[in-house]
Amino acid sequence: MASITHDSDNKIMKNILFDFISKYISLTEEEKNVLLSLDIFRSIKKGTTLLKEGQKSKESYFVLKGCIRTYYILDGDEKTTAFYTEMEALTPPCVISKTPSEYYVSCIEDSILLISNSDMEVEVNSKFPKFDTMCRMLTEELLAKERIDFDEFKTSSPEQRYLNLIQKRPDLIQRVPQHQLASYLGIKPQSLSRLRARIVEKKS
Amino acid sequence: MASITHDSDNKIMKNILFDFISKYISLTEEEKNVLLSLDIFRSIKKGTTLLKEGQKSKESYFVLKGCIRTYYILDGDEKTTAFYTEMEALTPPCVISKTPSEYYVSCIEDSILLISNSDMEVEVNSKFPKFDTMCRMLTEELLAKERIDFDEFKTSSPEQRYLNLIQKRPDLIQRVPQHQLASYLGIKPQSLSRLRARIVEKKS
DNA sequence: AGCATTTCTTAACTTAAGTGAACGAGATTG
DNA sequence: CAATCTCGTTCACTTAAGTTAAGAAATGCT
Repeated sequence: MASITHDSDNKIMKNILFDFISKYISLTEEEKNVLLSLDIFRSIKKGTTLLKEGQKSKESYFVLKGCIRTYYILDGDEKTTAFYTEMEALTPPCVISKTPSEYYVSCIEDSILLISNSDMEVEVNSKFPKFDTMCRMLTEELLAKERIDFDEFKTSSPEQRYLNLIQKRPDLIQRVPQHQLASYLGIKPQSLSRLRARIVEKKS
Repeated sequence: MASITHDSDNKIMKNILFDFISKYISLTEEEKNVLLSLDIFRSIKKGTTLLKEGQKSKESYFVLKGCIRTYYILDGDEKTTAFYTEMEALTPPCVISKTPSEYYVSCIEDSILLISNSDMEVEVNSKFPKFDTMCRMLTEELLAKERIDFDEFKTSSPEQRYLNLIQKRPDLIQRVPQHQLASYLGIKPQSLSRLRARIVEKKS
Protein backbone atom coordinates (compact mmCIF):
# COMPACT_ATOMS: atom_id res chain seq x y z
CA MET A 1 0.00 0.00 0.00
CA ALA A 2 1.31 3.43 -0.95
CA SER A 3 2.64 5.88 1.58
CA ILE A 4 2.34 9.61 1.39
CA THR A 5 4.20 11.17 -1.52
CA HIS A 6 4.50 14.83 -0.62
CA ASP A 7 6.29 15.92 2.54
CA SER A 8 4.09 19.02 2.72
CA ASP A 9 0.96 16.86 2.87
CA ASN A 10 2.61 14.78 5.53
CA LYS A 11 3.21 17.80 7.74
CA ILE A 12 -0.34 19.06 7.34
CA MET A 13 -1.74 15.64 8.22
CA LYS A 14 0.44 15.36 11.31
CA ASN A 15 -0.90 18.67 12.55
CA ILE A 16 -4.49 17.67 11.87
CA LEU A 17 -3.96 14.44 13.77
CA PHE A 18 -2.30 16.02 16.79
CA ASP A 19 -4.94 18.75 16.94
CA PHE A 20 -7.58 16.04 17.01
CA ILE A 21 -5.83 14.04 19.73
CA SER A 22 -5.35 17.17 21.84
CA LYS A 23 -9.12 17.31 22.31
CA TYR A 24 -8.82 14.16 24.45
CA ILE A 25 -5.32 13.97 25.94
CA SER A 26 -2.10 15.95 25.87
CA LEU A 27 0.98 14.36 24.33
CA THR A 28 4.68 14.92 25.00
CA GLU A 29 7.04 15.29 22.03
CA GLU A 30 8.32 11.82 22.78
CA GLU A 31 4.84 10.32 22.64
CA LYS A 32 4.18 12.12 19.38
CA ASN A 33 7.32 10.58 17.95
CA VAL A 34 6.27 7.11 19.07
CA LEU A 35 3.00 7.59 17.22
CA LEU A 36 4.73 8.83 14.06
CA SER A 37 7.26 6.01 14.14
CA LEU A 38 4.39 3.58 13.64
CA ASP A 39 4.13 4.92 10.08
CA ILE A 40 0.37 4.80 9.80
CA PHE A 41 -0.41 7.49 7.23
CA ARG A 42 -1.62 6.09 3.94
CA SER A 43 -2.58 7.79 0.72
CA ILE A 44 -5.35 5.82 -0.99
CA LYS A 45 -6.67 6.16 -4.54
CA LYS A 46 -10.36 6.59 -5.27
CA GLY A 47 -12.01 3.24 -5.92
CA THR A 48 -9.63 1.20 -3.77
CA THR A 49 -11.32 -1.56 -1.79
CA LEU A 50 -9.95 -1.64 1.75
CA LEU A 51 -11.93 -4.62 3.03
CA LYS A 52 -13.99 -7.32 1.33
CA GLU A 53 -16.85 -9.49 2.52
CA GLY A 54 -15.54 -12.75 3.99
CA GLN A 55 -12.13 -11.27 4.75
CA LYS A 56 -10.60 -11.21 8.21
CA SER A 57 -8.98 -7.94 9.19
CA LYS A 58 -7.43 -6.14 12.11
CA GLU A 59 -7.41 -2.71 10.50
CA SER A 60 -9.11 0.44 11.72
CA TYR A 61 -9.43 3.57 9.61
CA PHE A 62 -9.33 7.21 10.54
CA VAL A 63 -10.08 9.65 7.72
CA LEU A 64 -7.75 12.65 7.58
CA LYS A 65 -8.89 13.66 4.10
CA GLY A 66 -11.37 12.14 1.67
CA CYS A 67 -14.22 9.70 2.13
CA ILE A 68 -14.73 5.98 2.60
CA ARG A 69 -17.98 4.03 2.61
CA THR A 70 -19.19 0.69 3.92
CA TYR A 71 -21.53 -1.45 1.84
CA TYR A 72 -23.08 -4.89 1.75
CA ILE A 73 -23.88 -6.92 -1.33
CA LEU A 74 -27.39 -8.31 -0.79
CA ASP A 75 -29.31 -10.14 -3.52
CA GLY A 76 -26.62 -9.06 -5.91
CA ASP A 77 -26.82 -5.34 -5.33
CA GLU A 78 -24.91 -2.89 -3.21
CA LYS A 79 -26.43 -1.45 -0.05
CA THR A 80 -24.38 1.46 1.23
CA THR A 81 -24.91 1.96 4.95
CA ALA A 82 -22.31 4.50 6.03
CA PHE A 83 -19.89 7.18 4.91
CA TYR A 84 -16.85 8.31 6.88
CA THR A 85 -15.33 11.68 6.07
CA GLU A 86 -12.74 14.01 7.61
CA MET A 87 -12.09 13.34 11.32
CA GLU A 88 -14.29 10.23 11.41
CA ALA A 89 -13.18 6.80 12.53
CA LEU A 90 -14.21 3.30 11.54
CA THR A 91 -13.30 0.05 13.21
CA PRO A 92 -15.21 -2.58 11.23
CA PRO A 93 -17.27 -4.94 13.44
CA CYS A 94 -15.27 -7.92 12.14
CA VAL A 95 -12.16 -6.51 13.81
CA ILE A 96 -13.92 -6.53 17.17
CA SER A 97 -15.69 -9.87 16.73
CA LYS A 98 -12.67 -11.50 15.03
CA THR A 99 -14.93 -13.06 12.41
CA PRO A 100 -14.98 -12.68 8.60
CA SER A 101 -16.35 -9.32 7.46
CA GLU A 102 -20.00 -9.03 6.50
CA TYR A 103 -19.35 -5.99 4.38
CA TYR A 104 -17.02 -4.09 2.07
CA VAL A 105 -15.13 -0.89 2.78
CA SER A 106 -14.00 1.21 -0.12
CA CYS A 107 -12.52 4.58 -0.82
CA ILE A 108 -14.80 6.87 -2.83
CA GLU A 109 -12.36 9.76 -3.18
CA ASP A 110 -8.58 10.04 -3.26
CA SER A 111 -7.98 10.00 0.48
CA ILE A 112 -5.42 10.21 3.21
CA LEU A 113 -6.15 7.71 5.96
CA LEU A 114 -4.61 6.65 9.16
CA ILE A 115 -4.69 2.87 9.13
CA SER A 116 -3.94 1.10 12.39
CA ASN A 117 -3.71 -2.54 13.30
CA SER A 118 -5.42 -3.90 16.41
CA ASP A 119 -2.26 -5.76 17.51
CA MET A 120 -0.38 -2.51 17.29
CA GLU A 121 -3.09 -0.75 19.30
CA VAL A 122 -2.91 -3.34 22.07
CA GLU A 123 0.82 -2.77 22.30
CA VAL A 124 0.64 1.02 22.29
CA ASN A 125 -2.26 1.05 24.73
CA SER A 126 -0.42 -1.15 27.21
CA LYS A 127 2.69 1.02 26.99
CA PHE A 128 0.80 4.30 27.16
CA PRO A 129 -2.37 4.02 29.27
CA LYS A 130 -3.21 7.52 28.05
CA PHE A 131 -4.06 6.10 24.63
CA ASP A 132 -6.36 3.60 26.21
CA THR A 133 -8.19 6.45 27.89
CA MET A 134 -8.35 8.40 24.64
CA CYS A 135 -9.73 5.41 22.74
CA ARG A 136 -12.35 4.86 25.43
CA MET A 137 -13.45 8.51 25.28
CA LEU A 138 -13.53 8.58 21.51
CA THR A 139 -15.47 5.32 21.31
CA GLU A 140 -17.97 6.48 23.94
CA GLU A 141 -18.55 9.61 21.88
CA LEU A 142 -18.97 7.62 18.68
CA LEU A 143 -21.43 5.25 20.36
CA ALA A 144 -23.51 8.16 21.68
CA LYS A 145 -23.57 9.73 18.19
CA GLU A 146 -24.44 6.44 16.52
CA ARG A 147 -27.36 5.89 18.88
CA ILE A 148 -28.71 9.40 18.24
CA ASP A 149 -28.41 8.89 14.48
CA PHE A 150 -30.20 5.56 14.74
CA ASP A 151 -32.96 7.11 16.85
CA GLU A 152 -33.42 9.91 14.32
CA PHE A 153 -33.59 7.38 11.52
CA LYS A 154 -36.24 5.32 13.31
CA THR A 155 -38.41 8.29 14.14
CA SER A 156 -38.45 9.94 10.74
CA SER A 157 -39.68 9.36 7.19
CA PRO A 158 -37.37 9.07 4.16
CA GLU A 159 -38.20 12.64 3.21
CA GLN A 160 -37.39 13.94 6.70
CA ARG A 161 -34.16 11.93 6.68
CA TYR A 162 -33.14 13.53 3.41
CA LEU A 163 -33.95 17.05 4.63
CA ASN A 164 -32.08 16.26 7.84
CA LEU A 165 -29.06 15.14 5.81
CA ILE A 166 -29.07 18.41 3.86
CA GLN A 167 -28.83 20.21 7.19
CA LYS A 168 -26.29 18.02 8.91
CA ARG A 169 -23.99 16.76 6.18
CA PRO A 170 -24.59 18.94 3.11
CA ASP A 171 -21.18 17.93 1.74
CA LEU A 172 -22.29 14.30 1.37
CA ILE A 173 -25.03 15.23 -1.07
CA GLN A 174 -22.38 16.80 -3.29
CA ARG A 175 -19.65 14.22 -3.05
CA VAL A 176 -21.62 10.97 -3.05
CA PRO A 177 -23.55 9.35 -5.95
CA GLN A 178 -27.35 9.34 -5.58
CA HIS A 179 -27.79 5.60 -5.60
CA GLN A 180 -25.39 5.27 -2.68
CA LEU A 181 -27.17 8.06 -0.83
CA ALA A 182 -30.48 6.30 -1.43
CA SER A 183 -29.53 3.11 0.38
CA TYR A 184 -27.89 5.22 3.07
CA LEU A 185 -31.37 6.74 3.56
CA GLY A 186 -32.94 3.29 3.53
CA ILE A 187 -34.76 3.65 0.20
CA LYS A 188 -34.36 2.82 -3.54
CA PRO A 189 -32.66 5.24 -5.94
CA GLN A 190 -35.95 5.80 -7.81
CA SER A 191 -37.62 6.82 -4.57
CA LEU A 192 -34.87 9.31 -3.82
CA SER A 193 -35.27 10.86 -7.28
CA ARG A 194 -39.03 11.13 -6.80
CA LEU A 195 -38.66 12.49 -3.27
CA ARG A 196 -36.26 15.17 -4.47
CA ALA A 197 -38.66 16.17 -7.24
CA ARG A 198 -41.46 16.33 -4.65
CA ILE A 199 -39.44 18.67 -2.44
CA VAL A 200 -38.65 21.02 -5.35
CA GLU A 201 -42.35 20.95 -6.25
CA LYS A 202 -43.35 21.92 -2.70
CA LYS A 203 -40.96 24.87 -2.60
CA SER A 204 -42.59 26.55 -5.57
CA MET B 1 -33.64 5.46 45.42
CA ALA B 2 -34.17 2.03 46.98
CA SER B 3 -31.34 -0.37 47.49
CA ILE B 4 -31.61 -4.11 47.22
CA THR B 5 -33.82 -5.67 49.86
CA HIS B 6 -32.89 -9.34 49.86
CA ASP B 7 -29.34 -10.46 50.63
CA SER B 8 -29.84 -13.54 48.45
CA ASP B 9 -30.62 -11.36 45.43
CA ASN B 10 -27.61 -9.26 46.26
CA LYS B 11 -25.30 -12.30 46.17
CA ILE B 12 -26.74 -13.52 42.88
CA MET B 13 -26.32 -10.10 41.31
CA LYS B 14 -22.71 -9.83 42.50
CA ASN B 15 -21.93 -13.12 40.84
CA ILE B 16 -23.64 -12.11 37.60
CA LEU B 17 -21.66 -8.88 37.58
CA PHE B 18 -18.28 -10.47 38.26
CA ASP B 19 -18.93 -13.20 35.69
CA PHE B 20 -19.62 -10.48 33.16
CA ILE B 21 -16.51 -8.49 34.06
CA SER B 22 -14.36 -11.63 33.88
CA LYS B 23 -15.01 -11.73 30.13
CA TYR B 24 -12.86 -8.61 29.82
CA ILE B 25 -10.40 -8.42 32.71
CA SER B 26 -9.53 -10.41 35.84
CA LEU B 27 -10.10 -8.84 39.22
CA THR B 28 -8.38 -9.43 42.55
CA GLU B 29 -10.52 -9.78 45.67
CA GLU B 30 -9.44 -6.32 46.69
CA GLU B 31 -10.57 -4.83 43.42
CA LYS B 32 -13.90 -6.61 43.73
CA ASN B 33 -14.34 -5.07 47.15
CA VAL B 34 -13.59 -1.60 45.85
CA LEU B 35 -16.31 -2.08 43.25
CA LEU B 36 -18.82 -3.31 45.81
CA SER B 37 -17.99 -0.51 48.23
CA LEU B 38 -19.32 1.93 45.65
CA ASP B 39 -22.79 0.58 46.44
CA ILE B 40 -24.16 0.74 42.92
CA PHE B 41 -26.86 -1.96 42.92
CA ARG B 42 -30.35 -0.54 42.74
CA SER B 43 -33.71 -2.24 42.76
CA ILE B 44 -36.16 -0.25 40.62
CA LYS B 45 -39.94 -0.58 40.40
CA LYS B 46 -41.75 -0.97 37.11
CA GLY B 47 -42.83 2.39 35.73
CA THR B 48 -40.08 4.41 37.38
CA THR B 49 -38.67 7.19 35.19
CA LEU B 50 -34.89 7.26 35.47
CA LEU B 51 -34.23 10.24 33.22
CA LYS B 52 -36.45 12.95 31.75
CA GLU B 53 -36.15 15.14 28.69
CA GLY B 54 -34.32 18.37 29.52
CA GLN B 55 -32.60 16.88 32.57
CA LYS B 56 -28.84 16.81 33.00
CA SER B 57 -27.46 13.53 34.24
CA LYS B 58 -24.20 11.72 34.85
CA GLU B 59 -25.75 8.30 35.33
CA SER B 60 -25.10 5.15 33.33
CA TYR B 61 -27.22 2.02 33.62
CA PHE B 62 -26.31 -1.63 33.43
CA VAL B 63 -29.22 -4.05 33.53
CA LEU B 64 -28.69 -7.07 35.77
CA LYS B 65 -32.35 -8.06 35.70
CA GLY B 66 -35.42 -6.53 34.07
CA CYS B 67 -35.80 -4.08 31.21
CA ILE B 68 -35.50 -0.35 30.60
CA ARG B 69 -36.44 1.62 27.51
CA THR B 70 -35.53 4.96 25.99
CA TYR B 71 -38.19 7.12 24.37
CA TYR B 72 -38.73 10.56 22.93
CA ILE B 73 -41.90 12.61 23.07
CA LEU B 74 -42.41 14.03 19.57
CA ASP B 75 -45.56 15.89 18.55
CA GLY B 76 -47.06 14.77 21.83
CA ASP B 77 -46.59 11.04 21.42
CA GLU B 78 -44.01 8.59 22.61
CA LYS B 79 -41.44 7.17 20.22
CA THR B 80 -39.62 4.25 21.80
CA THR B 81 -36.22 3.73 20.20
CA ALA B 82 -34.45 1.16 22.36
CA PHE B 83 -34.81 -1.53 24.99
CA TYR B 84 -32.04 -2.66 27.31
CA THR B 85 -32.36 -6.04 28.99
CA GLU B 86 -30.14 -8.40 31.00
CA MET B 87 -26.40 -7.72 30.52
CA GLU B 88 -26.96 -4.62 28.42
CA ALA B 89 -25.54 -1.19 29.17
CA LEU B 90 -26.76 2.32 28.49
CA THR B 91 -24.91 5.57 28.88
CA PRO B 92 -27.33 8.22 27.64
CA PRO B 93 -25.83 10.58 25.05
CA CYS B 94 -26.48 13.55 27.34
CA VAL B 95 -23.97 12.11 29.84
CA ILE B 96 -21.28 12.14 27.16
CA SER B 97 -22.19 15.50 25.62
CA LYS B 98 -22.93 17.10 29.01
CA THR B 99 -26.09 18.69 27.63
CA PRO B 100 -29.76 18.30 28.69
CA SER B 101 -31.25 14.95 27.72
CA GLU B 102 -33.24 14.68 24.50
CA TYR B 103 -35.11 11.64 25.74
CA TYR B 104 -36.64 9.73 28.63
CA VAL B 105 -35.43 6.52 30.21
CA SER B 106 -37.89 4.41 32.12
CA CYS B 107 -38.11 1.04 33.74
CA ILE B 108 -40.72 -1.23 32.12
CA GLU B 109 -40.34 -4.15 34.55
CA ASP B 110 -39.29 -4.44 38.18
CA SER B 111 -35.53 -4.40 37.64
CA ILE B 112 -32.16 -4.64 39.29
CA LEU B 113 -29.76 -2.13 37.82
CA LEU B 114 -26.25 -1.08 38.34
CA ILE B 115 -26.27 2.71 38.31
CA SER B 116 -22.94 4.45 38.09
CA ASN B 117 -21.99 8.09 38.03
CA SER B 118 -19.52 9.46 35.50
CA ASP B 119 -17.52 11.31 38.20
CA MET B 120 -17.20 8.02 40.03
CA GLU B 121 -16.07 6.30 36.85
CA VAL B 122 -13.37 8.87 36.22
CA GLU B 123 -12.06 8.29 39.73
CA VAL B 124 -12.13 4.50 39.53
CA ASN B 125 -10.63 4.48 36.04
CA SER B 126 -7.74 6.67 37.09
CA LYS B 127 -7.02 4.49 40.14
CA PHE B 128 -7.42 1.21 38.26
CA PRO B 129 -6.34 1.50 34.61
CA LYS B 130 -7.76 -1.98 34.16
CA PHE B 131 -11.27 -0.57 34.35
CA ASP B 132 -10.42 1.95 31.70
CA THR B 133 -9.37 -0.90 29.44
CA MET B 134 -12.52 -2.83 30.23
CA CYS B 135 -14.73 0.17 29.49
CA ARG B 136 -12.95 0.71 26.21
CA MET B 137 -13.41 -2.92 25.18
CA LEU B 138 -17.04 -2.99 26.23
CA THR B 139 -17.80 0.28 24.43
CA GLU B 140 -16.02 -0.87 21.27
CA GLU B 141 -18.18 -4.00 21.30
CA LEU B 142 -21.36 -1.99 21.84
CA LEU B 143 -20.45 0.38 19.01
CA ALA B 144 -19.81 -2.51 16.63
CA LYS B 145 -23.18 -4.08 17.59
CA GLU B 146 -25.01 -0.78 17.26
CA ARG B 147 -23.61 -0.24 13.78
CA ILE B 148 -24.64 -3.72 12.67
CA ASP B 149 -28.14 -3.22 14.06
CA PHE B 150 -28.40 0.14 12.29
CA ASP B 151 -27.20 -1.42 9.03
CA GLU B 152 -29.77 -4.20 9.31
CA PHE B 153 -32.48 -1.66 9.97
CA LYS B 154 -31.53 0.40 6.93
CA THR B 155 -31.36 -2.56 4.59
CA SER B 156 -34.64 -4.21 5.54
CA SER B 157 -38.39 -3.60 5.38
CA PRO B 158 -40.62 -3.29 8.47
CA GLU B 159 -41.77 -6.89 7.94
CA GLN B 160 -38.21 -8.18 7.69
CA ARG B 161 -37.29 -6.18 10.79
CA TYR B 162 -40.11 -7.78 12.72
CA LEU B 163 -39.19 -11.30 11.57
CA ASN B 164 -35.59 -10.53 12.44
CA LEU B 165 -36.64 -9.42 15.92
CA ILE B 166 -38.52 -12.70 16.45
CA GLN B 167 -35.25 -14.52 15.71
CA LYS B 168 -32.87 -12.33 17.66
CA ARG B 169 -34.83 -11.06 20.66
CA PRO B 170 -37.94 -13.25 20.96
CA ASP B 171 -38.25 -12.26 24.62
CA LEU B 172 -38.91 -8.62 23.69
CA ILE B 173 -42.05 -9.54 21.77
CA GLN B 174 -43.41 -11.12 24.95
CA ARG B 175 -42.37 -8.56 27.49
CA VAL B 176 -42.95 -5.30 25.63
CA PRO B 177 -46.29 -3.67 24.63
CA GLN B 178 -47.08 -3.66 20.89
CA HIS B 179 -47.20 0.11 20.50
CA GLN B 180 -43.69 0.43 21.95
CA LEU B 181 -42.45 -2.36 19.69
CA ALA B 182 -43.97 -0.56 16.70
CA SER B 183 -41.95 2.60 17.10
CA TYR B 184 -38.89 0.49 17.89
CA LEU B 185 -39.45 -1.02 14.40
CA GLY B 186 -39.92 2.45 12.93
CA ILE B 187 -43.65 2.12 12.16
CA LYS B 188 -47.10 2.92 13.61
CA PRO B 189 -48.93 0.48 15.92
CA GLN B 190 -51.66 -0.05 13.29
CA SER B 191 -49.03 -1.05 10.75
CA LEU B 192 -47.52 -3.56 13.15
CA SER B 193 -50.95 -5.10 13.75
CA ARG B 194 -51.56 -5.35 10.01
CA LEU B 195 -48.09 -6.70 9.34
CA ARG B 196 -48.55 -9.41 11.96
CA ALA B 197 -51.89 -10.41 10.46
CA ARG B 198 -50.21 -10.55 7.04
CA ILE B 199 -47.53 -12.91 8.33
CA VAL B 200 -50.10 -15.27 9.90
CA GLU B 201 -52.02 -15.17 6.61
CA LYS B 202 -48.89 -16.15 4.64
CA LYS B 203 -48.10 -19.11 6.90
CA SER B 204 -51.47 -20.78 6.19
C1' DA C 1 -13.71 11.28 -30.46
C1' DG C 2 -16.67 7.43 -30.23
C1' DC C 3 -18.57 3.55 -27.84
C1' DA C 4 -20.01 1.26 -23.76
C1' DT C 5 -21.36 1.39 -19.15
C1' DT C 6 -23.17 3.41 -15.32
C1' DT C 7 -26.13 6.64 -13.22
C1' DC C 8 -30.15 9.42 -12.85
C1' DT C 9 -34.75 10.46 -13.97
C1' DT C 10 -39.49 9.63 -15.35
C1' DA C 11 -43.64 7.00 -15.71
C1' DA C 12 -47.22 3.46 -14.86
C1' DC C 13 -48.50 0.12 -11.81
C1' DT C 14 -48.32 -2.60 -7.34
C1' DT C 15 -47.75 -2.96 -2.58
C1' DA C 16 -47.44 -1.44 1.94
C1' DA C 17 -47.30 2.18 5.36
C1' DG C 18 -49.74 6.49 7.28
C1' DT C 19 -54.20 8.39 8.85
C1' DG C 20 -58.56 8.79 11.12
C1' DA C 21 -62.14 6.42 13.11
C1' DA C 22 -64.54 2.80 15.41
C1' DC C 23 -64.86 -1.28 18.34
C1' DG C 24 -64.00 -4.65 21.97
C1' DA C 25 -61.10 -6.53 25.76
C1' DG C 26 -58.73 -5.52 29.94
C1' DA C 27 -57.13 -2.86 33.41
C1' DT C 28 -57.87 1.18 36.60
C1' DT C 29 -60.39 4.10 39.36
C1' DG C 30 -63.80 6.65 41.77
C1' DC D 1 -70.13 -1.66 39.92
C1' DA D 2 -70.18 1.53 36.43
C1' DA D 3 -67.34 4.81 34.12
C1' DT D 4 -62.99 5.66 32.13
C1' DC D 5 -58.77 4.77 29.93
C1' DT D 6 -55.41 2.23 27.52
C1' DC D 7 -54.32 -1.03 24.20
C1' DG D 8 -54.65 -3.80 20.27
C1' DT D 9 -57.15 -4.70 16.16
C1' DT D 10 -59.78 -3.77 12.01
C1' DC D 11 -61.47 -0.95 8.15
C1' DA D 12 -61.63 2.49 4.49
C1' DC D 13 -59.02 5.78 2.47
C1' DT D 14 -54.69 8.44 1.32
C1' DT D 15 -49.97 8.75 0.50
C1' DA D 16 -45.57 7.21 -0.50
C1' DA D 17 -42.29 3.61 -1.41
C1' DG D 18 -41.19 -0.73 -4.29
C1' DT D 19 -41.02 -2.59 -8.99
C1' DT D 20 -40.36 -2.81 -13.80
C1' DA D 21 -39.16 -0.61 -17.78
C1' DA D 22 -37.46 2.92 -20.84
C1' DG D 23 -34.84 6.74 -22.08
C1' DA D 24 -31.59 10.66 -21.15
C1' DA D 25 -27.33 12.23 -19.13
C1' DA D 26 -22.91 11.59 -17.42
C1' DT D 27 -18.73 8.93 -17.04
C1' DG D 28 -15.15 5.87 -18.24
C1' DC D 29 -12.37 3.58 -21.56
C1' DT D 30 -9.58 2.73 -25.67
